[in-house]
Amino acid sequence: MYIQVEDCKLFLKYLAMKAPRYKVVYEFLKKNIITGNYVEGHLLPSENELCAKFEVTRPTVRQALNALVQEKYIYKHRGKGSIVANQQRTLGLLSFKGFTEVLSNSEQTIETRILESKHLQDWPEDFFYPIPKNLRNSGCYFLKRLRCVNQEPVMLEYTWILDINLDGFDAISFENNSLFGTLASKFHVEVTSVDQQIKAIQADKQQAHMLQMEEKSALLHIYRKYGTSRNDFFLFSSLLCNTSNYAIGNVFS
Amino acid sequence: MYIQVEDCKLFLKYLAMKAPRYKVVYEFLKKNIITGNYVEGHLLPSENELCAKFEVTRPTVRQALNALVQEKYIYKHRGKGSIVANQQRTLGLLSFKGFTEVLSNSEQTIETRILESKHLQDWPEDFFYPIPKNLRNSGCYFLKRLRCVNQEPVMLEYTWILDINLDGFDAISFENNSLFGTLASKFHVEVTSVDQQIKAIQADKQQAHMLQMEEKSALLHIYRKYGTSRNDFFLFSSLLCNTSNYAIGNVFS
DNA sequence: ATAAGCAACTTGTATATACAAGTTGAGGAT
DNA sequence: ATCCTCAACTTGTATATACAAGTTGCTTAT
Repeated sequence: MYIQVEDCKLFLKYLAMKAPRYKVVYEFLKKNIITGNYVEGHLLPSENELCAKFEVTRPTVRQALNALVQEKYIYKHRGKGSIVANQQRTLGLLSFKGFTEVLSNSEQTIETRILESKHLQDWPEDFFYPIPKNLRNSGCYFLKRLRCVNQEPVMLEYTWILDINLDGFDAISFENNSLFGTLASKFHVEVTSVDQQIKAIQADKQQAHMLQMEEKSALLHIYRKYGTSRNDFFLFSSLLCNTSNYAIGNVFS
Repeated sequence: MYIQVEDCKLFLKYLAMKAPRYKVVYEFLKKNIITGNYVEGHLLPSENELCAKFEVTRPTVRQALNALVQEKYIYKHRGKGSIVANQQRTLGLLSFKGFTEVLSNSEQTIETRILESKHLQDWPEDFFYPIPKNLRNSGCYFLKRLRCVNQEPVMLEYTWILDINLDGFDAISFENNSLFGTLASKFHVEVTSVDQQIKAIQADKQQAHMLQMEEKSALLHIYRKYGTSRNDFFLFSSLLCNTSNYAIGNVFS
């Protein structure tokens, strides 16, 4: 029932980066859950064992574990320990992580097709989120992608990125990289929040064609405003999901 | 910008109940956010101020604040403070709270119509969530409700409650009370988690009729398993939402 | 008038210690 | 063989202290 801790390479990697210690522990544990080293339903090492292993105090370990609890990787049981939760086999898009990051953890074959490369344009007239006048003048970058799981188109994604003249932003294409990941690594901008609304709509002719379903089929429409670590920088997205074979789901506790 | 702390009655109430101190702080702050004493977009008292006010240490205050952050009542900004988040004008059902509790905070007129009163039955054969054999024999209570906002039917809700012979459970009707609230107050059972999946489906004849929409219109179908403070007690629900006028939404950060 | 520096404040991270409540398994009694 | 007790373990709650990083407003220099 007790699983041996393996592979400290990630541990050392993050130490070198001077990450907060609780994040080192968190990433290590998360990685081992995702790779299957920690088996669903089984106990993680106890808090005290992790303290000894990572040479940190218990509140630090607890902060790491609480982050895993929040993301539903584990649940805790007083007196027993921390147990690896069952992993969901869904797109899990109710969290604010971008599509690439969520699915990079899954065993499914994913593909992103760029339907319209990032280009500068005006804000749409009837935009789903009110754009203040002062931001409207800046224009926005627009990006249109089709997301496929196991060669099946499951999501049409429209993305609007406020244009705030980030150095070098014009030259980034996002063809091979995650939008959120690129913002973080190249521009040091983290996506920190999402405000989202969900509706069920009927697929119009174009949407049905792109998602290979019948016209007027039911689509999940998720529209989002992402906040970032910069107060002057927002992104918006409109996601149209074919949920015939892939539900959208998560766990709250 | 700085809001005065008011009304310590709730504070004293929970102290009398010997609740964990962080929960006292949490409930106090939450209540004041919900009632509007702490205004959206404005700062809460700082952590140190709250420490002085409640005579607790900072980690205790932080635990309360972190719970509020998790539930999106506030967000935190290093150097600035804790800010009351914008409250959503939607059904907000992506959290695990029951319908009654969510909407009790809103200005809209809500109504629940009981379509089928709670009654004991067998588990459905094709249930959306696998019911283990040993639980199957217990049977379940079934409840069917129609939720209306401003007289408009917006949600069909089917609820299945595992029958574990809770004393007095038979006699409870839920006609005028929240299911979750009743479980908490009468049976000391808290709903602690939800595992949910969302799809878009086409309304069949019955669903369309109940929700006053055209057959084959797009419906949001949310199906959930609720975990509770008792390891042997679960509830399930299937929600069919007409999102024409009321989106489902929330904020993550 | 504007910019820079800095003190006082804010939240974020971390160590250290202590006690409470729940779990588990071993040992002893029946 | 079964049941009870209890020690050793688990996580939950809390205090106390310290330093780091970001924010804000005031003061001083240009």
